[in-house]
Amino acid sequence: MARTAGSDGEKTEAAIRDAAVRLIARHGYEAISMRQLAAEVGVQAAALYRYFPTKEDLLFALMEGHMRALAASWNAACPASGGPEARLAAFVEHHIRFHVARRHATHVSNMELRSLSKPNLTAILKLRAAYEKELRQILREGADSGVFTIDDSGLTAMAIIQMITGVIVWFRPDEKLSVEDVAKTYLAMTMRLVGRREDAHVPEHA
Amino acid sequence: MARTAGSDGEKTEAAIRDAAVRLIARHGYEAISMRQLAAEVGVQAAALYRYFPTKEDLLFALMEGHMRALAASWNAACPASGGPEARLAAFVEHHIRFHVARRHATHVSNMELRSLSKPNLTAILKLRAAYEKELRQILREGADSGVFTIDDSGLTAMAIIQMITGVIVWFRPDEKLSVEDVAKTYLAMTMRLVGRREDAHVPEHA
DNA sequence: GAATTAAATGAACGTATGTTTTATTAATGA
DNA sequence: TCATTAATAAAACATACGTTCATTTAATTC
Repeated sequence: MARTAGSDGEKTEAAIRDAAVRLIARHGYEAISMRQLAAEVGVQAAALYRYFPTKEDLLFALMEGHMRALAASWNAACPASGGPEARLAAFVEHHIRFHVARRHATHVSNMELRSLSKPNLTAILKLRAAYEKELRQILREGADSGVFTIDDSGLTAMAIIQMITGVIVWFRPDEKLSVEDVAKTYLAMTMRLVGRREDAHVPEHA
Repeated sequence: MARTAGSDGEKTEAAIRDAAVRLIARHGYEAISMRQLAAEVGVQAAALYRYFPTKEDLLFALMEGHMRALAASWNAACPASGGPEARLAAFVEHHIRFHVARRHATHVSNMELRSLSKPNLTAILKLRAAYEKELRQILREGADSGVFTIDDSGLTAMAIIQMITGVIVWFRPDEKLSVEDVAKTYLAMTMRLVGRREDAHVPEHA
């Protein structure tokens, strides 16, 4: 046998990406084989190499796609106007919604960094740093205008990101607890964490 | 060749555990081979099987050791007297100090759970759950006595643990920032996060 | 100093891995 | 209808894997 009836390159590539994200999230990148992945897609292992030159290129493609989608999604959701408080709220809610909806891809992007070659790793870390910078700037603006009380904006940004990303470790949406519920609670915790003062509309210093 | 001069079972086992934690933390459990590990220890692969029946048994031994050490250490550090605020402070500071000091073992215990068989996984999760329960109880007591303002103690416990464990991802002690500095800052954030009120010495309800 | 036990070696086993090559079939456009 | 190209299968390659086995040497005991 060779080419199968109804086969389509675009669909096959999408199916490979889908299956890869699912399998890698569950078993880990090193633990899965190209044959396993191919079987999940319903194809022979050799067929994968028409779409991704190597196993690592596949992993990198998944991570890069995830990070770019995150940046684009936040770019679309980020409020054009509004103070640091509104922007922080938007950031937290968007982050949780986005990552809960894509927890498999998030797991892959967070846990499999060590399987990347140095140039690929650098590229992903650059995308990640750009995203984290968004939060850091929001925090700094809030601290400067006196709305937030923050010791160190870099350290606080890391703490918040760890906290809100951690949602995907334990949370599964059901009838009792929706993503919105969780996002609301985490937003409240975040606001307390940054010492938000509702009455501070005027900068205190300079 | 066979038994080497000066060889000692206890020392070899300790060396295996050490090297395994380091290698697995860096490259991942699935990524390292028994031959690689043996080479790091300075021994042949077959020698490892005198101490651990299988590769997975080795992983499990590392994780179990780490979790038991954590429980024992917290047990020793936990203040016998004092209110929820003092206990929460002790928990956060101990947690950060312990995990920063053992970040390799922590990485292994947090990232390689999926490589455990179901019974082994269950055992580790049980140990982990017991530890997390400690924090949950502190939070509940604080909420009941009105010292803390908390929506959901379970959810808040997860958020705090994710946040304070996340320290090991970015933090490396140096002259500019010590573990004590970081622990202090994270404690302040935690206290704000749980809405600690310094003036609440009397329960508000009941 | 002989017997025993503990610690490690070196070779081998069967299997699985990522990847390449070659051949074959389905869809596409003239 | 017929060439062309896209998509896949099938088999093979070299290597690496976890693990076992028989053996050998060092330390310990009597």
